[in-house]
Order: sequence, then C-alpha cells, then structure tokens
Amino acid sequence: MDDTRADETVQLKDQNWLFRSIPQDAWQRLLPHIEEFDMSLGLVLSASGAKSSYLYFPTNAIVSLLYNLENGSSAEIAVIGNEGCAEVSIFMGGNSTLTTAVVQSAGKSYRIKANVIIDEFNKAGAVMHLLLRYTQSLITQMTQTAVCNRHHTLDQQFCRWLLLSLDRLHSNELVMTQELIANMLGVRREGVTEAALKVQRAGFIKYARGRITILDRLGLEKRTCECYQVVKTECDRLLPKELAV
Amino acid sequence: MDDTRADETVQLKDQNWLFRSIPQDAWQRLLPHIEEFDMSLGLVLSASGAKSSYLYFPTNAIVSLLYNLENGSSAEIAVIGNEGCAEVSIFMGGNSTLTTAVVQSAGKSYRIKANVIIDEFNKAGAVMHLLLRYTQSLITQMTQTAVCNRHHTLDQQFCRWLLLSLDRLHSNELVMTQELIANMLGVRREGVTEAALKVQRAGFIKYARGRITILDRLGLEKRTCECYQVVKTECDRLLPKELAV
DNA sequence: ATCACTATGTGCGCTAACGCACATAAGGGG
DNA sequence: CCCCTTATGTGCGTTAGCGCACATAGTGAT
Repeated sequence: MDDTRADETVQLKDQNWLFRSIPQDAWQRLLPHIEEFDMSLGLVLSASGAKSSYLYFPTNAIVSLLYNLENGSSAEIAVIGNEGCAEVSIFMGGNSTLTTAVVQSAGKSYRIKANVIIDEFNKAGAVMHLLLRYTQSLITQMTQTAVCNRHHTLDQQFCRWLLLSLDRLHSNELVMTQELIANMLGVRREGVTEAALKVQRAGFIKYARGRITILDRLGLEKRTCECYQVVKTECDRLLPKELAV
Repeated sequence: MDDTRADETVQLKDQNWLFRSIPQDAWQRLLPHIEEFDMSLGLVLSASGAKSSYLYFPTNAIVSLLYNLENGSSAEIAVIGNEGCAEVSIFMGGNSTLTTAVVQSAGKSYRIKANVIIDEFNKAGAVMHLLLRYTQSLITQMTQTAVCNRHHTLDQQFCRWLLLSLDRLHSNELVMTQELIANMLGVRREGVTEAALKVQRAGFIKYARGRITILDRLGLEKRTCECYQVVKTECDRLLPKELAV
C-alpha cells in the first residue's frame, strides 16, 4: 500500500469505532466497497418492515431507532453514532426490523452494500465478532430504554438522552427542538419544556430555539439516572477503543 | 442411525423450535452434547454480569430476562420459552449481559456447553443463522417492551404478559402470584390485583391464589395492546415452524 | 380445629405526566 | 420594518399509577 492510501485508511478508520477495529486483511476486502453517504436531518434509512440494502456507519451524524405505534405515538429504542452502525438486521437475518432508523442529527457517514457485509460476516472472522459485539451493546441500550421508560422520571430521561446524544456528537452543542426530543422520548412536548427549564435553571444547559448548549456536563450526569452510565460502560466494555488490529 | 435413535431425535427435536430447525449434519455434531436440565422455579441461570457456561433450550419451562435497578425495583425485558434459548451473549460476544435470566415457570430444558455452541456457531452455517434470527426476534421483544412500558396501560400490559407466557406454556393455566407478576412488569402488586380483577370481572380469566385459569383467550387478545401480536407475528416470521431441515 | 402464613382485596392521599388551550417570543422573508 | 411561522412557556383539570396501611381469605402444618 502506498503512503497516500495508508494515510487515507488511517483517516477513515478514525471516523468510526467499528472501522478502527477491523483487522488489516478484512479491511483490504472491504475498503473498495466503502461509500461516503451524507445523512440529512430526518432522512429515513429504512422504514419499518422494509428491507435494508446498506449497513451505515455514521461519523458525526446520529441515527435514532424509533418505533411507531398504531396510534401515531412513538418511542426511541436506541441511538447510533460513530461507535456503531445502523441496520444490523442485514446480518442478523430476517432482513428487516419493525423499528425505523431516522437521522436525528445530520452529518457524514459511510455505507457498505448489504451483500458485501454478509459475505464478510459469513467468513466468521473478526468482522463478524465485531458486529455481533456491537449488536450486543445495542441490546444493552434497548434493555436500558425499557427499564428507564418504566421507572425513571422525564427529567432523568431527558438528561440521559442529552448525554447519549452528546457522546455521539463530540460537541457541547446540540441542534434539536423540544418537539423532536419529545417525539424521541415518546412524551409530550410540554413535558420536555418543563424538564429543559429545570435543567436550565440548575445552570447545566442553555436552551434557545432548537439549540442546546451544555454548560455543565457533570451536573447533567449527576441529575440523570443510572441508565446513562450503564449503557456507556457496557458499550466501552464490548467495544474497547484499542481493539486488536 | 438405527430406529431407536431416530425416534429419540424426532422426540427431542419436537420439544424446542430451534432444535427442530437444525439440519441433519449439525444435529449429529450437537446431539452428543445435549444434556437434560431441570429448571426449578426461581432458578437464576446467570446473574447480572456473570459469564454463562451453557446455552439453555427450554421445553415446557419459561425463563424471564429481568433487569434489576440499583434501588431494587426490576423489569422484565423478554420472555423465553420453547421457541428459543437463554444466554445468547455466549455467541453474541462479551460473555455476559446486565440482565438476569430467571426461571419464571418450572419445567424441563436442555442445555449445551458454551464452547460447543461457539464452535458450531463459528462454522457460519445453518445453526449460526438460526441463532441469529432468534436473537433478532428477542430484539423485537425488547423493543416492544420498551414501547409498551412507555405508552400502554397496566391492564394492557398484564394481558400481554399473560398471553406471551401462555404461548410458551401451551396450557390454559398458569401458576404465578400477583406479587411475582408485579415484579416482572415492574409495577405495584396492588396494580396487578386491580388489573387482574378487571380482567376477571370481564370473564376472561379466573384467578385464585397464584393459579390463573384462562377462560376466554380471544377476550384477552382483544383487551391487550398491539404489542402482543407484533411480537408473535415477528417471532413466527423469523422462526417459521417448518424451516428447511 | 386452630394457627400462622401467604395471597388477595380495598381505601386514600399524592405525584408525574397527560391533553388541551392559549400566551409569548424569536427569526426570516417580503 | 412588519408579518408570519416556528419554538417555547404556562395554566388547569384529569388520570394512571404510586406508597402505605390495613382488611380479608384460603391453605397447609400441627
């Protein structure tokens, strides 16, 4: 590999946790199939029940897994950022999920065609194990969402949501209206307004017309429920930053 | 294979949906490793965070995946019966989950040592795809639990829980105190009492001292939320009864 | 038959979140 | 600069579920 390509690879690998952990030989096979893909706000990667044709690897974008109920209300099940990938049902089987993957925060991503991923997955090598461990971390997030929905207050959930999103954005600002957050959390918009006000009065955030600025991250972490740390810790355990390359 | 062993195999395969779908060659490899295992009520298959050493295949037993919060309250994330297996983290990677697998209804099961399953899984053949599709159906269940916790009433959830358990028991009777159900659902015992009374007054069940008898299954299905059917349908889609053998 | 224990039923005040209605405010395009 | 749209703030009655306290009723052991 010449120097230019090596540089390119390093840069690319740095943008997504999963990329980073793909060993050299598999990387050689996959590299030619990695396409850039712009994720615009609100873009639906795959509607409920539809077959997905790409596995998406966000870099600075955030994707939400949402479930839509018959009556129109919805709830977020998990958040996906540059620590993972969207559309795991490609390799899990069944080809589709009942959840809808929506771009919650615009940004750049990469994607790989489903059949390429499936071929690599079926080699039962490092890529398979990596993707499965990531899926396991997604399961952890779903589990925690279920428990949190049951037992914790809107306030706590608001903070958890903020923190999980921030971790995936690597920024202390987040562009998101209260209406949208309400949709994610599956609660009333007014509820989010109240929660946001409380947190703002506590001096942890500044919220103005769809623009949230974090002023005190530690404060937020203290205010949220255990769920945030649990998800973060388990995610770090399953996907160590310095995995064998 | 002589007739006796063939009969044995047919009988065995009939007791768990996953067994049924394992093709002949893989079955030959696994058969010597299948152990009987009695599941007694309340048995914990693997505590939160602990490494699991067996993959368990219930026949007439039911296993609950529970999550325990710091403050002692808990919530059920998914139910596992003879349609699946417990301890998927064995092949998903990471070796452990934060959920606790508890026997909710006693019965017989089979189990296979972790390393045997991993070896078979890594052949990337039918068994791998089967287990992954099952895991996908578990994910569906977790998703639905999260949404249901958010949006549906205790009444509806009580009915959903009853139906999901019944489907896995193949019986119209269920032995389970309201206290325990409350624990699973992550609600007050009194809440379950009220829900159960309403459903009883509607004539759908008879409930006496930990023994629930179903009188009108269709009534229950009408009373529950969409979540029950969604899980059932998706489970049937991912794990058809007559899969290629 | 009695007793003790477990399971269930009931009442009551409390709180979080809901649904709805409406007030205010901040930008953006003409 | 004004108007219109979008985003946020607020009030109020309602409800589901909570926590607690206690009443009742099967059931099994002695």
